[in-house]
Amino acid sequence: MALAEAILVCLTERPMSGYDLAKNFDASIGFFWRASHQQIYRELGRLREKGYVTSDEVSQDGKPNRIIHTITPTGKRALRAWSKKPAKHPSIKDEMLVKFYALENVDIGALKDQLSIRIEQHQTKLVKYYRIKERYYDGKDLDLTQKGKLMALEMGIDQETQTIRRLDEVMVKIGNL
Amino acid sequence: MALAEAILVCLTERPMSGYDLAKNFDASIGFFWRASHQQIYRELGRLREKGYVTSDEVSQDGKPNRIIHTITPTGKRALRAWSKKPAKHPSIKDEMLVKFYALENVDIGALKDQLSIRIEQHQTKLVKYYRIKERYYDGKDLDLTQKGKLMALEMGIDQETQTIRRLDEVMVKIGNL
DNA sequence: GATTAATATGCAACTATTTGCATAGATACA
DNA sequence: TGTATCTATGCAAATAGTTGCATATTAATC
Repeated sequence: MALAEAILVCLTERPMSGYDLAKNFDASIGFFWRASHQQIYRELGRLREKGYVTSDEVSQDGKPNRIIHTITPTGKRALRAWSKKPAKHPSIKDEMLVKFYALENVDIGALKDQLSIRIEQHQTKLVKYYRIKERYYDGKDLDLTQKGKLMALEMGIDQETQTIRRLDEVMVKIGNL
Repeated sequence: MALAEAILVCLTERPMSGYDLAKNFDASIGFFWRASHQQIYRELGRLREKGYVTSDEVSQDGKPNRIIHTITPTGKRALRAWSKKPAKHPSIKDEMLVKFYALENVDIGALKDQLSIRIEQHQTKLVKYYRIKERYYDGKDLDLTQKGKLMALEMGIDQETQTIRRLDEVMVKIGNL
Protein backbone atom coordinates (compact mmCIF):
# COMPACT_ATOMS: atom_id res chain seq x y z
CA MET A 1 0.00 0.00 0.00
CA ALA A 2 1.24 3.44 -0.88
CA LEU A 3 -0.55 5.20 1.97
CA ALA A 4 2.35 4.24 4.22
CA GLU A 5 4.79 5.68 1.72
CA ALA A 6 2.77 8.82 1.12
CA ILE A 7 2.90 9.47 4.85
CA LEU A 8 6.64 8.81 4.94
CA VAL A 9 7.11 11.20 2.03
CA CYS A 10 5.35 13.95 3.98
CA LEU A 11 7.50 13.24 7.00
CA THR A 12 10.72 13.66 4.99
CA GLU A 13 9.80 17.32 4.74
CA ARG A 14 9.43 17.77 8.48
CA PRO A 15 8.17 15.85 11.53
CA MET A 16 4.40 16.16 11.83
CA SER A 17 1.44 15.18 13.96
CA GLY A 18 -1.38 13.05 12.59
CA TYR A 19 -3.44 16.18 12.35
CA ASP A 20 -0.78 17.95 10.28
CA LEU A 21 -0.59 14.94 8.01
CA ALA A 22 -4.35 14.93 7.54
CA LYS A 23 -4.13 18.61 6.55
CA ASN A 24 -1.35 17.81 4.12
CA PHE A 25 -3.42 15.06 2.59
CA ASP A 26 -6.20 17.57 2.10
CA ALA A 27 -3.99 20.19 0.55
CA SER A 28 -1.07 18.74 -1.36
CA ILE A 29 -0.08 15.08 -1.52
CA GLY A 30 -3.78 14.27 -1.35
CA PHE A 31 -4.06 15.47 -4.95
CA PHE A 32 -2.32 12.22 -5.87
CA TRP A 33 -3.32 9.99 -2.96
CA ARG A 34 -6.45 10.63 -0.93
CA ALA A 35 -6.71 9.51 2.70
CA SER A 36 -8.94 10.26 5.67
CA HIS A 37 -7.60 11.12 9.11
CA GLN A 38 -8.80 7.76 10.43
CA GLN A 39 -6.72 5.96 7.85
CA ILE A 40 -3.72 8.11 8.63
CA TYR A 41 -3.83 7.48 12.38
CA ARG A 42 -4.16 3.75 11.84
CA GLU A 43 -1.28 3.71 9.39
CA LEU A 44 0.91 5.79 11.75
CA GLY A 45 0.45 3.03 14.34
CA ARG A 46 1.68 0.47 11.83
CA LEU A 47 4.63 2.60 10.78
CA ARG A 48 5.64 2.98 14.43
CA GLU A 49 5.45 -0.79 14.95
CA LYS A 50 7.73 -1.32 11.97
CA GLY A 51 10.16 1.28 13.26
CA TYR A 52 9.69 3.55 10.25
CA VAL A 53 8.67 6.47 12.46
CA THR A 54 9.16 7.51 16.06
CA SER A 55 6.39 9.29 17.91
CA ASP A 56 6.82 11.84 20.70
CA GLU A 57 4.14 13.56 22.71
CA VAL A 58 4.54 17.31 22.94
CA SER A 59 2.47 19.40 25.29
CA GLN A 60 1.30 22.75 24.05
CA ASP A 61 -0.47 25.43 25.94
CA GLY A 62 -3.77 26.55 24.62
CA LYS A 63 -4.18 23.37 22.59
CA PRO A 64 -4.47 19.63 23.20
CA ASN A 65 -1.23 17.66 23.24
CA ARG A 66 0.16 16.63 19.89
CA ILE A 67 2.02 13.50 18.96
CA ILE A 68 4.85 14.37 16.61
CA HIS A 69 5.97 11.66 14.22
CA THR A 70 9.48 11.61 12.81
CA ILE A 71 10.76 9.41 10.00
CA THR A 72 13.67 7.13 11.00
CA PRO A 73 16.65 6.12 8.82
CA THR A 74 14.94 2.72 8.44
CA GLY A 75 11.86 4.55 7.22
CA LYS A 76 13.90 6.47 4.67
CA ARG A 77 15.47 3.28 3.41
CA ALA A 78 12.03 1.70 3.07
CA LEU A 79 10.94 4.72 1.05
CA ARG A 80 13.83 4.44 -1.36
CA ALA A 81 13.25 0.69 -1.73
CA TRP A 82 9.59 1.33 -2.49
CA SER A 83 10.52 3.86 -5.15
CA LYS A 84 12.29 1.15 -7.12
CA LYS A 85 9.31 -1.17 -7.20
CA PRO A 86 7.01 -0.79 -10.21
CA ALA A 87 4.15 1.61 -9.57
CA LYS A 88 0.71 0.09 -9.70
CA HIS A 89 -1.58 1.31 -12.40
CA PRO A 90 -4.26 3.42 -10.74
CA SER A 91 -7.59 1.67 -10.48
CA ILE A 92 -10.23 2.90 -12.86
CA LYS A 93 -13.60 3.51 -11.31
CA ASP A 94 -15.74 6.27 -12.64
CA GLU A 95 -19.47 6.00 -12.04
CA MET A 96 -20.20 8.84 -14.40
CA LEU A 97 -18.53 7.11 -17.32
CA VAL A 98 -20.54 3.99 -16.53
CA LYS A 99 -23.63 6.16 -16.82
CA PHE A 100 -22.55 7.42 -20.22
CA TYR A 101 -21.86 3.87 -21.26
CA ALA A 102 -25.41 3.02 -20.19
CA LEU A 103 -27.02 6.03 -21.84
CA GLU A 104 -30.27 4.32 -22.81
CA ASN A 105 -30.98 3.14 -19.29
CA VAL A 106 -30.26 6.45 -17.69
CA ASP A 107 -32.03 9.73 -16.95
CA ILE A 108 -30.21 12.05 -19.33
CA GLY A 109 -31.33 15.27 -17.61
CA ALA A 110 -29.92 14.02 -14.32
CA LEU A 111 -26.73 12.98 -16.08
CA LYS A 112 -26.27 16.49 -17.46
CA ASP A 113 -26.58 17.90 -13.95
CA GLN A 114 -23.95 15.48 -12.75
CA LEU A 115 -21.73 16.50 -15.62
CA SER A 116 -22.05 20.19 -14.67
CA ILE A 117 -21.13 19.41 -11.10
CA ARG A 118 -18.16 17.42 -12.27
CA ILE A 119 -16.95 20.26 -14.49
CA GLU A 120 -17.23 22.70 -11.60
CA GLN A 121 -15.27 20.37 -9.31
CA HIS A 122 -12.46 20.16 -11.83
CA GLN A 123 -12.45 23.94 -12.24
CA THR A 124 -12.22 24.43 -8.49
CA LYS A 125 -9.32 22.04 -8.38
CA LEU A 126 -7.58 23.78 -11.24
CA VAL A 127 -7.88 27.15 -9.51
CA LYS A 128 -6.43 25.61 -6.35
CA TYR A 129 -3.48 24.21 -8.30
CA TYR A 130 -2.75 27.53 -9.98
CA ARG A 131 -2.84 29.31 -6.63
CA ILE A 132 -0.34 26.89 -5.16
CA LYS A 133 1.87 27.21 -8.20
CA GLU A 134 1.91 31.00 -8.08
CA ARG A 135 2.43 31.13 -4.36
CA TYR A 136 5.17 28.55 -3.90
CA TYR A 137 6.90 27.99 -7.20
CA ASP A 138 6.64 30.83 -9.72
CA GLY A 139 9.79 32.84 -10.18
CA LYS A 140 11.68 31.00 -7.44
CA ASP A 141 14.89 29.03 -7.39
CA LEU A 142 13.91 25.43 -6.84
CA ASP A 143 15.80 22.49 -5.38
CA LEU A 144 15.16 18.90 -6.45
CA THR A 145 12.38 18.30 -3.92
CA GLN A 146 10.55 21.39 -5.08
CA LYS A 147 11.10 20.56 -8.75
CA GLY A 148 9.44 17.19 -8.19
CA LYS A 149 6.50 18.74 -6.45
CA LEU A 150 6.15 21.33 -9.18
CA MET A 151 6.28 18.62 -11.84
CA ALA A 152 3.52 16.68 -10.10
CA LEU A 153 1.54 19.90 -9.76
CA GLU A 154 1.95 20.73 -13.45
CA MET A 155 0.81 17.26 -14.37
CA GLY A 156 -2.25 17.96 -12.26
CA ILE A 157 -2.83 21.31 -13.98
CA ASP A 158 -2.53 19.75 -17.41
CA GLN A 159 -4.81 16.89 -16.48
CA GLU A 160 -7.51 19.14 -15.05
CA THR A 161 -7.33 21.50 -18.02
CA GLN A 162 -7.77 18.65 -20.49
CA THR A 163 -10.49 17.04 -18.43
CA ILE A 164 -12.49 20.27 -18.32
CA ARG A 165 -12.15 20.68 -22.09
CA ARG A 166 -13.23 17.07 -22.63
CA LEU A 167 -16.24 17.33 -20.33
CA ASP A 168 -17.29 20.61 -21.94
CA GLU A 169 -17.26 18.88 -25.31
CA VAL A 170 -19.34 16.03 -23.95
CA MET A 171 -21.82 18.53 -22.54
CA VAL A 172 -22.33 19.92 -26.04
CA LYS A 173 -22.69 16.41 -27.44
CA ILE A 174 -25.40 15.29 -25.05
CA GLY A 175 -27.14 18.61 -25.58
CA ASN A 176 -27.43 17.73 -29.28
CA LEU A 177 -28.77 14.21 -28.81
CA MET B 1 -21.50 0.70 -5.00
CA ALA B 2 -21.48 0.94 -8.74
CA LEU B 3 -20.24 -2.60 -9.38
CA ALA B 4 -23.82 -3.79 -8.97
CA GLU B 5 -24.98 -1.20 -11.47
CA ALA B 6 -22.18 -1.87 -13.91
CA ILE B 7 -23.26 -5.52 -13.94
CA LEU B 8 -26.90 -4.56 -14.42
CA VAL B 9 -25.88 -2.29 -17.29
CA CYS B 10 -24.18 -5.20 -19.02
CA LEU B 11 -27.24 -7.37 -18.49
CA THR B 12 -29.51 -4.82 -20.18
CA GLU B 13 -27.71 -5.69 -23.39
CA ARG B 14 -28.37 -9.43 -23.06
CA PRO B 15 -28.57 -12.11 -20.37
CA MET B 16 -25.10 -13.35 -19.49
CA SER B 17 -23.19 -15.82 -17.33
CA GLY B 18 -20.72 -14.68 -14.71
CA TYR B 19 -17.99 -15.71 -17.09
CA ASP B 20 -19.40 -13.56 -19.89
CA LEU B 21 -19.63 -10.65 -17.51
CA ALA B 22 -16.03 -11.09 -16.45
CA LYS B 23 -15.03 -11.02 -20.14
CA ASN B 24 -17.10 -7.89 -20.63
CA PHE B 25 -15.39 -6.27 -17.70
CA ASP B 26 -12.06 -7.06 -19.30
CA ALA B 27 -13.03 -5.73 -22.69
CA SER B 28 -15.52 -2.90 -22.50
CA ILE B 29 -17.25 -1.61 -19.40
CA GLY B 30 -14.07 -2.45 -17.49
CA PHE B 31 -12.48 0.59 -19.15
CA PHE B 32 -14.58 2.65 -16.75
CA TRP B 33 -15.07 0.23 -13.89
CA ARG B 34 -12.62 -2.59 -13.20
CA ALA B 35 -13.73 -5.79 -11.49
CA SER B 36 -12.35 -9.28 -11.02
CA HIS B 37 -14.39 -12.42 -11.62
CA GLN B 38 -14.48 -13.09 -7.88
CA GLN B 39 -16.09 -9.74 -7.26
CA ILE B 40 -18.57 -10.31 -10.06
CA TYR B 41 -19.71 -13.72 -8.82
CA ARG B 42 -20.18 -12.42 -5.31
CA GLU B 43 -22.11 -9.39 -6.52
CA LEU B 44 -24.32 -11.58 -8.72
CA GLY B 45 -25.34 -13.45 -5.57
CA ARG B 46 -26.34 -10.18 -3.94
CA LEU B 47 -28.25 -9.01 -7.00
CA ARG B 48 -30.15 -12.30 -7.05
CA GLU B 49 -31.04 -11.90 -3.36
CA LYS B 50 -32.41 -8.43 -4.03
CA GLY B 51 -34.42 -9.70 -6.97
CA TYR B 52 -32.55 -7.54 -9.49
CA VAL B 53 -31.56 -10.57 -11.55
CA THR B 54 -32.83 -14.10 -12.07
CA SER B 55 -30.37 -16.93 -12.60
CA ASP B 56 -30.98 -20.07 -14.65
CA GLU B 57 -28.65 -22.99 -15.12
CA VAL B 58 -28.19 -24.02 -18.74
CA SER B 59 -26.46 -27.26 -19.66
CA GLN B 60 -24.17 -27.19 -22.64
CA ASP B 61 -22.46 -30.10 -24.28
CA GLY B 62 -18.74 -29.99 -24.50
CA LYS B 63 -18.57 -27.32 -21.83
CA PRO B 64 -19.38 -26.96 -18.14
CA ASN B 65 -22.87 -25.75 -17.28
CA ARG B 66 -23.40 -22.03 -17.31
CA ILE B 67 -25.60 -19.95 -15.08
CA ILE B 68 -27.32 -17.29 -17.13
CA HIS B 69 -28.32 -14.12 -15.31
CA THR B 70 -31.17 -11.96 -16.58
CA ILE B 71 -32.05 -8.48 -15.36
CA THR B 72 -35.58 -8.18 -13.92
CA PRO B 73 -37.94 -5.18 -14.22
CA THR B 74 -37.06 -4.40 -10.58
CA GLY B 75 -33.41 -4.42 -11.60
CA LYS B 76 -34.09 -2.00 -14.43
CA ARG B 77 -35.95 0.33 -12.11
CA ALA B 78 -33.04 0.21 -9.67
CA LEU B 79 -30.69 1.12 -12.50
CA ARG B 80 -32.71 4.15 -13.51
CA ALA B 81 -32.99 5.27 -9.88
CA TRP B 82 -29.20 4.96 -9.51
CA SER B 83 -28.68 7.07 -12.62
CA LYS B 84 -30.39 10.00 -10.92
CA LYS B 85 -28.18 9.94 -7.86
CA PRO B 86 -25.05 12.11 -8.04
CA ALA B 87 -22.03 10.25 -9.34
CA LYS B 88 -19.17 9.91 -6.89
CA HIS B 89 -15.96 11.62 -7.79
CA PRO B 90 -13.47 8.90 -8.70
CA SER B 91 -10.89 8.26 -6.02
CA ILE B 92 -7.44 9.55 -6.77
CA LYS B 93 -4.66 7.12 -6.07
CA ASP B 94 -1.62 7.19 -8.25
CA GLU B 95 1.59 5.81 -6.79
CA MET B 96 3.65 7.16 -9.64
CA LEU B 97 2.56 10.73 -8.99
CA VAL B 98 3.44 10.25 -5.32
CA LYS B 99 6.91 9.25 -6.50
CA PHE B 100 7.21 12.41 -8.58
CA TYR B 101 6.04 14.41 -5.62
CA ALA B 102 8.80 12.76 -3.58
CA LEU B 103 11.50 13.20 -6.22
CA GLU B 104 14.37 13.74 -3.79
CA ASN B 105 13.71 10.53 -1.88
CA VAL B 106 13.37 8.40 -4.94
CA ASP B 107 15.56 6.47 -7.37
CA ILE B 108 15.13 8.59 -10.50
CA GLY B 109 16.42 5.94 -12.91
CA ALA B 110 13.85 3.49 -11.61
CA LEU B 111 11.17 6.15 -11.87
CA LYS B 112 12.01 6.70 -15.54
CA ASP B 113 11.58 3.00 -16.18
CA GLN B 114 8.21 3.09 -14.50
CA LEU B 115 7.26 6.07 -16.60
CA SER B 116 8.17 4.21 -19.81
CA ILE B 117 6.07 1.27 -18.76
CA ARG B 118 3.19 3.55 -17.97
CA ILE B 119 3.42 5.23 -21.37
CA GLU B 120 3.40 1.84 -23.09
CA GLN B 121 0.35 0.75 -21.13
CA HIS B 122 -1.54 3.85 -22.18
CA GLN B 123 -0.51 3.31 -25.80
CA THR B 124 -1.73 -0.28 -25.70
CA LYS B 125 -5.02 0.90 -24.31
CA LEU B 126 -5.36 3.58 -26.95
CA VAL B 127 -4.79 1.07 -29.73
CA LYS B 128 -7.43 -1.18 -28.19
CA TYR B 129 -9.91 1.71 -28.06
CA TYR B 130 -9.29 2.65 -31.69
CA ARG B 131 -9.80 -0.96 -32.78
CA ILE B 132 -13.12 -1.15 -30.99
CA LYS B 133 -14.18 2.16 -32.47
CA GLU B 134 -13.35 1.14 -36.04
CA ARG B 135 -14.92 -2.27 -35.70
CA TYR B 136 -18.18 -1.41 -34.02
CA TYR B 137 -18.94 2.24 -34.55
CA ASP B 138 -17.26 3.86 -37.56
CA GLY B 139 -19.58 4.58 -40.46
CA LYS B 140 -22.56 2.89 -38.83
CA ASP B 141 -26.03 4.10 -37.93
CA LEU B 142 -26.13 4.22 -34.16
CA ASP B 143 -29.02 4.01 -31.72
CA LEU B 144 -28.97 5.74 -28.35
CA THR B 145 -27.28 2.84 -26.52
CA GLN B 146 -24.52 2.75 -29.06
CA LYS B 147 -24.15 6.52 -29.06
CA GLY B 148 -23.58 6.42 -25.32
CA LYS B 149 -20.99 3.70 -25.61
CA LEU B 150 -19.25 5.56 -28.40
CA MET B 151 -19.22 8.74 -26.34
CA ALA B 152 -17.65 6.92 -23.40
CA LEU B 153 -15.15 5.34 -25.78
CA GLU B 154 -14.23 8.70 -27.30
CA MET B 155 -13.73 10.13 -23.84
CA GLY B 156 -11.37 7.25 -23.24
CA ILE B 157 -9.52 7.90 -26.49
CA ASP B 158 -9.14 11.58 -25.69
CA GLN B 159 -8.00 10.85 -22.17
CA GLU B 160 -5.40 8.31 -23.24
CA THR B 161 -4.10 10.57 -25.99
CA GLN B 162 -3.66 13.47 -23.61
CA THR B 163 -2.15 11.28 -20.92
CA ILE B 164 0.44 9.93 -23.35
CA ARG B 165 1.35 13.44 -24.45
CA ARG B 166 1.65 14.57 -20.85
CA LEU B 167 3.80 11.63 -19.80
CA ASP B 168 6.04 12.07 -22.85
CA GLU B 169 6.60 15.67 -21.78
CA VAL B 170 7.43 14.58 -18.24
CA MET B 171 9.88 12.06 -19.62
CA VAL B 172 11.73 14.89 -21.36
CA LYS B 173 11.65 16.98 -18.19
CA ILE B 174 13.17 14.34 -15.94
CA GLY B 175 15.74 13.62 -18.64
CA ASN B 176 16.88 17.24 -18.34
CA LEU B 177 17.15 17.30 -14.54
C1' DG C 1 -22.82 32.30 29.45
C1' DA C 2 -23.65 29.27 25.54
C1' DT C 3 -22.53 27.76 21.19
C1' DT C 4 -19.65 26.91 17.36
C1' DA C 5 -15.31 26.05 15.14
C1' DA C 6 -10.77 24.49 15.15
C1' DT C 7 -7.23 21.51 17.04
C1' DA C 8 -6.06 16.79 18.19
C1' DT C 9 -6.66 11.87 18.67
C1' DG C 10 -8.56 7.44 18.02
C1' DC C 11 -11.90 2.99 18.03
C1' DA C 12 -15.35 0.03 15.88
C1' DA C 13 -18.17 -1.60 12.37
C1' DC C 14 -19.03 -2.03 7.84
C1' DT C 15 -18.00 -2.26 2.94
C1' DA C 16 -14.96 -3.12 -0.88
C1' DT C 17 -11.02 -5.05 -3.10
C1' DT C 18 -7.26 -8.12 -3.83
C1' DT C 19 -4.92 -12.45 -3.67
C1' DG C 20 -4.61 -17.12 -3.31
C1' DC C 21 -6.71 -21.29 -3.67
C1' DA C 22 -9.95 -24.98 -5.41
C1' DT C 23 -12.60 -27.62 -8.69
C1' DA C 24 -13.64 -29.64 -13.14
C1' DG C 25 -14.72 -30.80 -18.08
C1' DA C 26 -13.05 -30.03 -22.92
C1' DT C 27 -9.82 -28.96 -26.46
C1' DA C 28 -5.43 -28.40 -28.70
C1' DC C 29 -0.85 -29.60 -29.38
C1' DA C 30 3.66 -31.68 -28.92
C1' DT D 1 0.11 -39.49 -22.94
C1' DG D 2 0.89 -35.52 -20.72
C1' DT D 3 0.48 -30.61 -20.45
C1' DA D 4 -1.31 -26.27 -21.21
C1' DT D 5 -5.24 -23.41 -22.15
C1' DC D 6 -10.01 -22.15 -22.16
C1' DT D 7 -14.49 -22.38 -20.16
C1' DA D 8 -16.97 -21.99 -15.82
C1' DT D 9 -17.71 -21.40 -10.98
C1' DG D 10 -16.83 -20.15 -6.40
C1' DC D 11 -14.71 -19.79 -1.19
C1' DA D 12 -11.60 -17.78 2.24
C1' DA D 13 -8.34 -14.69 4.05
C1' DA D 14 -6.05 -10.53 4.01
C1' DT D 15 -5.83 -5.81 3.04
C1' DA D 16 -7.80 -1.36 2.28
C1' DG D 17 -11.19 2.21 2.65
C1' DT D 18 -15.49 4.46 4.44
C1' DT D 19 -18.70 5.90 7.91
C1' DG D 20 -20.12 6.80 12.33
C1' DC D 21 -19.00 7.64 16.76
C1' DA D 22 -16.30 9.34 20.91
C1' DT D 23 -13.43 12.46 23.57
C1' DA D 24 -11.18 16.73 25.07
C1' DT D 25 -9.19 21.55 24.99
C1' DT D 26 -9.25 26.22 23.61
C1' DA D 27 -10.56 30.36 20.99
C1' DA D 28 -13.85 33.11 19.05
C1' DT D 29 -18.35 34.74 18.49
C1' DC D 30 -23.21 35.74 19.57
